[in-house]
Amino acid sequence: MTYFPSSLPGGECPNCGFKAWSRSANLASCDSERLNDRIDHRRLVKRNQYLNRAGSKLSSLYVIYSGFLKTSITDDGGREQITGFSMAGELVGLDSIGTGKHQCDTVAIEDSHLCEIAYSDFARLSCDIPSLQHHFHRMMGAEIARDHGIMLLLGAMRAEERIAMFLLNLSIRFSARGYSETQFRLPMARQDIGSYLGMTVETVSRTFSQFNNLRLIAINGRYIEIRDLPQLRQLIGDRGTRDPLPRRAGSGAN
Amino acid sequence: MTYFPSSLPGGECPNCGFKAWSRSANLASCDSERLNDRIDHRRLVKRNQYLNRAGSKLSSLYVIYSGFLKTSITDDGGREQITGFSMAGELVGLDSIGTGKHQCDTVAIEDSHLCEIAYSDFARLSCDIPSLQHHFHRMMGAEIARDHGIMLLLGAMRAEERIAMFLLNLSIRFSARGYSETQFRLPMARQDIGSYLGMTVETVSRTFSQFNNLRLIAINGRYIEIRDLPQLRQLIGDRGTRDPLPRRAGSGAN
DNA sequence: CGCCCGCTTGAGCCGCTTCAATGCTCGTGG
DNA sequence: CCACGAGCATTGAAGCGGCTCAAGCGGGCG
Repeated sequence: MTYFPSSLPGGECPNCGFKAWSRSANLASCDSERLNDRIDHRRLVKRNQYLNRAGSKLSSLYVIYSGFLKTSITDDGGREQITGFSMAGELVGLDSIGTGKHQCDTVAIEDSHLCEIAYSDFARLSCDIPSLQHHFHRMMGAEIARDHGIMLLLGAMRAEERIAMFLLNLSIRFSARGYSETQFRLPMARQDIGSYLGMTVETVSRTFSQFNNLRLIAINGRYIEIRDLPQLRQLIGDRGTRDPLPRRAGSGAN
Repeated sequence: MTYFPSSLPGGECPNCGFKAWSRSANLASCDSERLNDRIDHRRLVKRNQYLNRAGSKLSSLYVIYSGFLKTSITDDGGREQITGFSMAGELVGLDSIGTGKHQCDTVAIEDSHLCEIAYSDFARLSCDIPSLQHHFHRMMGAEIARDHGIMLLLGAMRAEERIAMFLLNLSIRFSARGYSETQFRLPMARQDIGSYLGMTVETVSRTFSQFNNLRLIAINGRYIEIRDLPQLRQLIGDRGTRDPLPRRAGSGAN
């Protein structure tokens, strides 16, 4: 598979994140230019570096040009829950719109290039440009819908189903970006996958091994090949064959 | 405790949901009037009646004037996850903004009065009235932040902590509406609580009983009194006393 | 009044966590 | 160039928390 270029050219990126993003918003070209003028195309975040910290003030929105980020919340007791992984083309920072303060930590899990726009500029523009505003609403709505899906996963699925969903979700997103839908690299640590899916590292690892033995996948460290996409899909919600009752809730010990 | 009036007066509600809602948006009174003109103040939904069905087209947004609703998603396999309970003053229908189609079923768990505004009207108005738009964004952002909190609950908390969070959350919301923060009625079935919190009815019931025996609460059917608010708060994230390690992930069997 | 449904409680089991040990990869320095 | 250590991943063994199955109870509604 191919990778994004590791560095950006001088003044402007050839395929700026916001540009691509605003293409899908169907902006008129003059509006697209106005948006483009306000964007800083060169923000670089290195691996393990924080983009946003929980509690800090919302200042900018970002579209990822290349790389991978994780977003997490931590409660008073120190428990961490990863709420999502973001990849190229995706918008980061929406959780802070409500309060004006970031609710989440956002950290790069690989060196990442971002396109940045000041939230104040964005808000002003979106007042002027209805289709931009509409697209923005779509993004917010999509985030809500996505979160609901994860709530279903966390509240009602067993370990194998969670892993299957996780892999299929990545497959779809890679595929949508022109990469292979069956072979890719998992950029995040097992620990992070576990936090995201509400299970321990060990269970993540064991489930991967199990899928590997069943020839559903071939996994080698962070490189993975999905060998039986249909079966993997069937595994979700296919609780009829192995278990006649719809499953609910948690899991084993805690 | 007091209850909302069970019927609405003729043409307009004295304390319309949207009116209260727009008050917190700091609208100019003329703008508030423009909003008010577009609102149907008389929508009634009876217990167990659907307000929205997953897959149906988004047509209106609602602010609850009185009553209680639940919102849930169901996957292909028939698994249901309740994603939230909504009470007076809260906005319903945000999950559909992204796609224009409802992702969730919304059902009244008691007879409820709603104030309705056509989404198209709302969208038009919010273009004209920046503070309305801003408030709308705040609501969307708040929903995202709320969902992240539930993801933390579902992904990283044990049964007792989930129940404690659930009760404290209700306590805060009732309190914010002028009701007692320690005595209230749970309008939803145990089953629904279980679905929302990612656990079975039995575990919900057992945890209530356990809290009851510990004198943390006094529970009788759907009537509950919180007898030790501070202790209940401590129970969350106070995993240091009884368990030296930060807990992660699922739970018992599945 | 009687039925149905929602809630509670008990007993046993299972899946996931916990604890522990080993292997692997990569970056660092001798 | 290789030795070494740190962090990540895998695997095994044992325990426990919440699920499953089952039975009993109470209250609301027809």
